[in-house]
Amino acid sequence: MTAEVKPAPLQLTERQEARRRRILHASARLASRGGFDAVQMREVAENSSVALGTLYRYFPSKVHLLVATMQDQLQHMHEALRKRPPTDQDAAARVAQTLMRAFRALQREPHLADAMVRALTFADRSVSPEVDTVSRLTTAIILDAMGLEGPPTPEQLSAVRVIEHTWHSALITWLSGRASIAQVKIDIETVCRLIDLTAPTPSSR
Amino acid sequence: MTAEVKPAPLQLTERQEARRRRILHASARLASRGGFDAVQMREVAENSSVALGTLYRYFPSKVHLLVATMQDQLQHMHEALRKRPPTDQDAAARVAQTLMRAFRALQREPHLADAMVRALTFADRSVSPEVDTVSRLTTAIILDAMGLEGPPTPEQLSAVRVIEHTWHSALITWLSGRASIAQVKIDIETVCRLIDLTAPTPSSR
DNA sequence: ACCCTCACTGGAACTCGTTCTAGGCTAGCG
DNA sequence: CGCTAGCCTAGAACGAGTTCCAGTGAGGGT
Repeated sequence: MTAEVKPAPLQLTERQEARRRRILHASARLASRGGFDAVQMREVAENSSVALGTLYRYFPSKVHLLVATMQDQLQHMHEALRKRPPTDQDAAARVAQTLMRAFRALQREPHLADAMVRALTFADRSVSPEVDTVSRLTTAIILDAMGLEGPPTPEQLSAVRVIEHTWHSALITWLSGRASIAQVKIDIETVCRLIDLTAPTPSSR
Repeated sequence: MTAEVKPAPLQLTERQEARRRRILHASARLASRGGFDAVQMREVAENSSVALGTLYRYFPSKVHLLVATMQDQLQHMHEALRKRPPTDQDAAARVAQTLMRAFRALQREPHLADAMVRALTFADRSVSPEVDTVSRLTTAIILDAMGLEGPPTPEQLSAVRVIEHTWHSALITWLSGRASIAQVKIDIETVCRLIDLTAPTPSSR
């Protein structure tokens, strides 16, 4: 009945690591073409030279696969952003700048963005751990941009969560054509004001 | 000509209106039981004594159906909220209070909430008009809670959008078990500070 | 060398959203 | 009345995600 799903080998062999990469690559490529719908499990399997069953051993569902794809992409983005950190004086401005930069990166592959974000918000409890990882990555990016010295206060963490919420949701409204880029920009800037509000760093502590 | 999709009869007969109600009712009932997955089109059709094809004539997809269900529920909630408007002195607090009240209402039927919200964020362009309606309803609720006198400024509208983003996204994280209610409350309260921040009201600042 | 385990393969099978078809019913109109 | 348009019904059919199964092969332990 309740099949005890293998907890996925913690240590992958080289061949397995290669398979995993091929799968993620195929997933991203298909997603770039036609978004969520274009990522068809059979096709991902074929394109990565892996049997369908194997694909499901690596990623137990399409949503898992796409969320993992997002993790992958976020890693890259995080590194790219690290290399050219925002320069603005103001923390809020730095965060807004960073997010808009990320936004423009996603704009270049709107279908891929669509697939990943849709998967992310469609994910149910069974994907929580993976979604959480994505969330932590996003948090890390924002905290980096804030460039604060000490550890963030609970207040700041809440502000960061709100910014993340806004970021995801704004992305969705843009992807589904219900908001313009200008509007997204304004909303991002609006929400980033919370940073100044929760951290007038210069004197306290 | 191009795709000849019936634009849905603008004026429904009484029997048709009754059918529509039955469908929405069945949809909500099934959703309350088991969330998104439990809303199966065949079953909705059976439970509302309507042929599958007819169901699809009324709601062209499962997502359309669930978004319409959400419209319906939001209407009710809006009315309920109107009857007992929040009392707090502070606009931000009133909005936070209202949203938490709505939140607790959704808590009572977490599966239903899950189904509706998942549908909402999963919706693609073809559902934009309906999603937009839901968005407008939510906006109306928030603006009501703000209780402002004149028309809202663009700044305020942006703040309201951000609050909506946060609301949806926080709801999702709670539904997928990645955030506690306490956390949602904090985040809602955090984002509501934007209201005071953008308000041209004759108070401080 | 031999065997055993276990991941991988190819493909069938099942579910559920969605579409399509053929026929029946109703309402309005001559 | 009888006719014509639509709307509705029952049910088959199709597509994509997911599961299952029998067989194969390669690495590790003996």
